[in-house]
Formats: sequence, structure tokens, C-alpha cells
Amino acid sequence: MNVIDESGILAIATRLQRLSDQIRKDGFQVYKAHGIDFEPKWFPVIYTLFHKPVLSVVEIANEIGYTHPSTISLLKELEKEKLIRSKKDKIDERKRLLQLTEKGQILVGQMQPVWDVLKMATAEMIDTENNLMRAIEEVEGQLKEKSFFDRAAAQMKRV
Amino acid sequence: MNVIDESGILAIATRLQRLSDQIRKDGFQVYKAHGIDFEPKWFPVIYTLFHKPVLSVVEIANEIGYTHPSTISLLKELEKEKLIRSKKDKIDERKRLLQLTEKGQILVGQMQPVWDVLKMATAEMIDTENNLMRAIEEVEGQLKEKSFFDRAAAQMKRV
DNA sequence: TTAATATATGTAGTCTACTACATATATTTG
DNA sequence: CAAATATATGTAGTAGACTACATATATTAA
Repeated sequence: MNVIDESGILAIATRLQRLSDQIRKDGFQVYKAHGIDFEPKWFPVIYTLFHKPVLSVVEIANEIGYTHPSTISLLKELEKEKLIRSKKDKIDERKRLLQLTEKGQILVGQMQPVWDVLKMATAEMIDTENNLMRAIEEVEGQLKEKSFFDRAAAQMKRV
Repeated sequence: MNVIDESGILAIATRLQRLSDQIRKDGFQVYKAHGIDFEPKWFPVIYTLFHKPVLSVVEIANEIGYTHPSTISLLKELEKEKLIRSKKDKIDERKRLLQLTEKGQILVGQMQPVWDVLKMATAEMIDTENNLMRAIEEVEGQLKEKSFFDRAAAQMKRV
């Protein structure tokens, strides 16, 4: 075991990221193996527009939990791929409304079985004593109650 | 609840990264609140050199689980900050040996209480039904046995 | 009804990791 | 021992997120 893994908790951010990268890379390969040209980073937008067919930029950003600039750059790529298209909102001229193109809808259809495979593979992978998905949800809940910074500040006073 | 959180497992990579970012940002603020000029990304290198005082570039990379180019760019920053220094290995001329400077050692001394605070705050944060740290370790173990791609491939055959 | 404020979108540049490629030295093999 | 291979380090460019700032339209308040 290396020093970092031993440091445990202190390098938790690093280890979360490492795990994320690993899963994402393999995810890309899974799509590829199914002959589908799709990048995992596109998933949140596509999945969201599949379930809520017409949304503005900021609405999508909120749904996927990204900032709006990050969202915009994803939208640009997806428009370039012709998987989504946009139109001005006639009521509110500031808004740009996004939706899947027909090509996008067909792709979603092709991806559904892949999503099932990914779901099952992930479920199997994280089905250990401490379930990773539930742990994430629980910690997200904890952070909502009290930020990590506030927790550290509270500990500080105790010392 | 938004669509992505509902999609659960499928967006697990995204959520791991989001959580990592959140923790890292607050971590930076905690150092700052203690009057310490230290970036969380430096932690793995500094912590490693603190426990293993003289290491080459690749040895550090392996310890912290990064690629060597990533490691080199961290080392560059830390040398600029005069927290570490390097010298050629006299036996193997290819190698560059790194170690903490006196400034680096003093900083580690100052950071120890902060590390304690961070440890306690993290422990408290992840002490839920499913412990995040243990979940990470368990999933890392699972991936060692069988990659995520291989798991998906196996599921594929079943369908 | 104008002025102030809020919201929606967009651009530029940054951050922290990566991959791909290049070079220098060491080690192994024919 | 020379050639092939392996290892150590380094550089350049990429990826996927971010923050900070800018602009246009809508809403609220004086």
C-alpha cells in the first residue's frame, strides 16, 4: 500500500477524482464497443433532454448540476453533432430553448440497451459492504446540512 | 430531485467528480483560514516526501497514483515555492531525486494541526450508514479484480 | 416611466488532471 | 560489445470542469 492510500481521508478528493476518471474512461470504451459514438460527458444533457424535452440553458445547467458556462460548451458540441437543436423562446427573448433532434432521439433509442448494461455493471461493481452510490448521496446530504468548511471550522474551535 | 440524481448509477462518474471538487475547494479555504498558503493538490506530493524523504520523479508518481507528467508539473510548482528541491542521482544519471527543503519541513509542521482538523471534519462528514472512504476502497478493490469495462462486457453477453 | 436590479446567455481564461511523443541513460540480449 | 529494449524524465497539447467578466432582456421599485 502506498503512502497516499494510507493517508486515507486526507486525500479523499484525489481518490474520488481518480475513481471518476477510471469509470468514465471505461464508460467511453463500452459505448465504443457497442458501435456508438458517444462521450460519457454528454450523458447528463442528453438524458435530461430525453426526460424533459424542452429546456433553456440555465434549466439544463441546474438539472445536471453544472455551471452555465460548462453547460454551454457541452451544448455547443452536441449541436455540432446535430444531436440537439435550439430556438429562441418567443415569450422571453433572453432564453434559448434546447431539444433533441431526431438524430438525437434515435441515438437515445440505440443507447438504451447500453445504459442497461452500464447500470447492471455499475450496480455489480458498487454492491459491496458500503454502497458507493448511497455513500455519495449520504455525503451530499451531509454537505447540504453543513459545508465541509463549516465542519472544519467547528473542529478548529474544539482544538 | 433533478433528472440526473434520479438517473442514479449512470451518472456516477459525474457525481464523484462534483463531490471531489466541492471538498477540494473547501479544503483550500481551510488552509487559508489557518493562514497557510497551500493548495490541496500539493498534498499528495508533500505528504509522500514527508514519509519517504528521498524519491525520484517516477517513484513519487507511483506513490501518489498520478502519471509522471502530472507529477512533474506539481514538482515544478513546489520547487518554485521552494518547498522541495532536487538533485541528480549519482548512481543512475537518469534519475532526479526530490526532497523537502527546510521551508517545506517547517510548513509540514504548521500543517499537521490543520491535517488533524481536516481528518476529523472529513471523518464526521462521511460517517453515515455507508462510509464513503470504505466504499471507495471497496470499489477500488472490485476494479482491481475486474475492470468496469470487463464487467460491462460480461453483462452484454448475458443480454 | 425611467432607473435599478435580476436573470439568461455568452466569452475568455484558468485549473488539474490526462495522452502522445521525444530524448537520455541503463540494461539485456544476440 | 554492439544492438535492441527498457526505464526515467521532459514537453506539448488535450479534456472537462471551473471563475470572472460582459451583454442583452425582463422585472421591480422610486
